[in-house]
Amino acid sequence: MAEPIEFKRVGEGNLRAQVYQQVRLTIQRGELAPGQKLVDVDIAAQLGISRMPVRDALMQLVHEGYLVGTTRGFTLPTLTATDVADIFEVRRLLEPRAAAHAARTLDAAGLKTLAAALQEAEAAAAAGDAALFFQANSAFRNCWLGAVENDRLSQTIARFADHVLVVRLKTLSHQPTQAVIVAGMRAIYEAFVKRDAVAAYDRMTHFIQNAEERFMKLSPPLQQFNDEAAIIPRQGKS
Amino acid sequence: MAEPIEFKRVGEGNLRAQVYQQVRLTIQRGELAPGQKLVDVDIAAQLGISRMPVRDALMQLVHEGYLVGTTRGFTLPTLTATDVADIFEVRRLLEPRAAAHAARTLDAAGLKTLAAALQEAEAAAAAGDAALFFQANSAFRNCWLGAVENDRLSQTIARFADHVLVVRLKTLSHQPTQAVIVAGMRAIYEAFVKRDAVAAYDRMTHFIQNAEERFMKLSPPLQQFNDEAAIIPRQGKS
DNA sequence: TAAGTCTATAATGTATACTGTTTGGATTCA
DNA sequence: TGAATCCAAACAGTATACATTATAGACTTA
Repeated sequence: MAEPIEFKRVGEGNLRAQVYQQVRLTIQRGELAPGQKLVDVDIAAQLGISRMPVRDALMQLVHEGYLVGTTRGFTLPTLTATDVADIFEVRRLLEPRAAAHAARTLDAAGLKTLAAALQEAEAAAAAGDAALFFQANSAFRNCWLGAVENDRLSQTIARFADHVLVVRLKTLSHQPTQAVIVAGMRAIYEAFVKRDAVAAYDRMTHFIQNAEERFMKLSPPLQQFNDEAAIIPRQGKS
Repeated sequence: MAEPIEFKRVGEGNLRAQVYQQVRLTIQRGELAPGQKLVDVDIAAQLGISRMPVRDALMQLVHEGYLVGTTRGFTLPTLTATDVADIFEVRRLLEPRAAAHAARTLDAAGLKTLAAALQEAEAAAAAGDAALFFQANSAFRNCWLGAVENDRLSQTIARFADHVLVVRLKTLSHQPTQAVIVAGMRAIYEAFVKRDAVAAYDRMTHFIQNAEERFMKLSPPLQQFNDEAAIIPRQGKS
């Protein structure tokens, strides 16, 4: 439970935005241990700035569901099986439609990026490199989401996908699951290439269902989590 | 452009939460003029507290899309026709499903509240009282949304519904539109009473489509808005 | 030895002060 | 009289200091 995490400043925007970006990337990359505490004053000291911008950034992440604020530091939320099911339900409703949009709007450059991400995912699955697989997966999703012209739709999806991603770190390390996911990605990619919105919709539906089933099948380890770190989240229903 | 808005403290939680609630309610009730500036130090002075909790609350509202932060105070966002279309698309995807959930989970007390809100809406429509109609409309939605057990789903819906509500203030004052909306509410209510999830799904789909069509039909006034107050929103894509 | 209480500490919540930037108005010059 | 530049005020961003609260650990008592 030491603090191996190193934050560094990225020169863009005001301090709050910089810290926000850094911490969010850290979370998305799965570099945060489940029980790890994020304390504003510590991060501030590390970055050589004051508490306030850090605090603002952390609170923004709380509002967006990436963190929970306890009275004793900010930590990753501990999602219950119900939480994950809820998130998957929303994703089931939104992502197929978004994929259909992307099938129409993706350009050649986007398809190329997707192909690269897909290859990377396949290579990672073959090599058993969970971290790389994880990263390729995110890159793939971010790419097609970027082509969706309805920003509110794509941002909502990105947020919820990120939330489960934190918990799915373990699931995504599972070799058979990786194979299923890669197959799903390829199917979706091919629908994109053909600019077939209907196929994209259907395959994305399938993909999400598969992902959820796979997750639920491997869920018992999740329960341990909840027992071991039963933090009462303070985030108001806001 | 005077400041007729009076904020008062509500005794619950920390200061930030109190301010947040107050300001959000003010927005939801449509008590905020489109060009109105919300300045943290002013509100703080009015409440007899310091800037920081107010600032936190306002920034949270910015993150949630209720406000935009300019370099010169916080104001209501000016939604374009595209923005509204985007929001309606997300609502079309989410609300029917949520209504189906509510049809199963609404209890007697909830149905009673819905009936009251419906009656109020009908009375307001008959009397031509736009403010009351507005309020009854919100009460109706908040009630059935409260019965949805998937909190992320219901909160996402509430947020997006609130966003368009700000712009729809004018639309909702339109008598024929009020009649259409009341009819839709009654149809949905009856599906709830019968605990018919399928009917609730279908009627909600219809309801949203109607609302969107009505809005778009009366949209020209919206364009004026954009011309007159073309504030470049500073909110990062966060 | 175990349980309960109390205290010390760590971390958030709040307040105030200062800085930097932007905008709007006023003044001056052409 | 109009346009351009400069100055002042307003407001967000940041920093630092103080208050509050909850938890963990220790100590006391049964």
